[in-house]
Amino acid sequence: MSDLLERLRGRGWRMTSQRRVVAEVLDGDHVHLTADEVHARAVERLPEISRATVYNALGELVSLGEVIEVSTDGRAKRYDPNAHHPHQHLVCSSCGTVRDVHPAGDPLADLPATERFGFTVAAVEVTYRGLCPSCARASA
Amino acid sequence: MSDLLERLRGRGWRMTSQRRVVAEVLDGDHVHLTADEVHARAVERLPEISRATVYNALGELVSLGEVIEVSTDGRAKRYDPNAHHPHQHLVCSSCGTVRDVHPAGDPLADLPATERFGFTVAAVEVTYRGLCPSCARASA
DNA sequence: ATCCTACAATGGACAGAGTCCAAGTCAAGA
DNA sequence: TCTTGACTTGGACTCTGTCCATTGTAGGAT
Repeated sequence: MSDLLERLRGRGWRMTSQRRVVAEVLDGDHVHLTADEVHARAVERLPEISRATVYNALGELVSLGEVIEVSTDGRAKRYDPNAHHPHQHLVCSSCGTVRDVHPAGDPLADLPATERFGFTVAAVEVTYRGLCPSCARASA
Repeated sequence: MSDLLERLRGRGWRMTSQRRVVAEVLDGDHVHLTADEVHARAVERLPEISRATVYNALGELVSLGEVIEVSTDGRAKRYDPNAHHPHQHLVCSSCGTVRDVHPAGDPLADLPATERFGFTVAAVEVTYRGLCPSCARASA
């Protein structure tokens, strides 16, 4: 799915070596990295890339709708490159691993107008929490 | 609903003036305060209470299951004293206000076993996002 | 191919939220 | 009242993330 770079360029995103590396890191293993993890992987390819640049690039990708920001806990935000396929998240309460999941049903439809208090409801996020297999084994 | 203090004492929670004040702040207006907001209100009643003590007390109340920790965004966690009535949250994307809501349906049941990847799923959080009436008016 | 310039990268200082710890204080049982 | 283990304090520290002045460069214009 490496037309990400094409899409970005087509949208007038000025392509620099730093931005390319950040986009490639996200486009790689389909995991949910924190900003510092993205930075660490970017540094492997472009040793002098700065933290600020990674934060900037991530913020832009989020604004462009190419990446979703996920705050699963009070700790670091994670970046989910799977923005074009609606999905929810399953988070390990112990190690913080995140997996994409596809529940049945439409939670938006489950919120009746009487429970909306005049809000303009735009989106819904569902986060399932539990223990991943390896943490469950470790705590047994 | 001020049997909160009774419940805590009955569970062997050593009652100090600081803990009492924190519990009373949460037991007051039924809003979703950040730790620093709790601290600010606690200081009004007990001027020398420290931030660390408020954090400790909040953490203990969460462990005891009396209060729920809500991380709605990457900012400060909020503390929800309505732990004994299952509910979900409706968050204003602009000002961060949180309201409790009660959607129909059971999202836990919507996650088929094939989408659980061996996790022991224990809980589900649903966060509706949108604009509250006053922010919607301001941005119009 | 070279020049220009607006946009991007840098890195260090700064800020917000939260944790840690050694020393002092106190609730509550004996 | 005494004792003691649990609690509180406040300041230093960590972790995430943001800001900004300076330096560098992508990519259109010539």
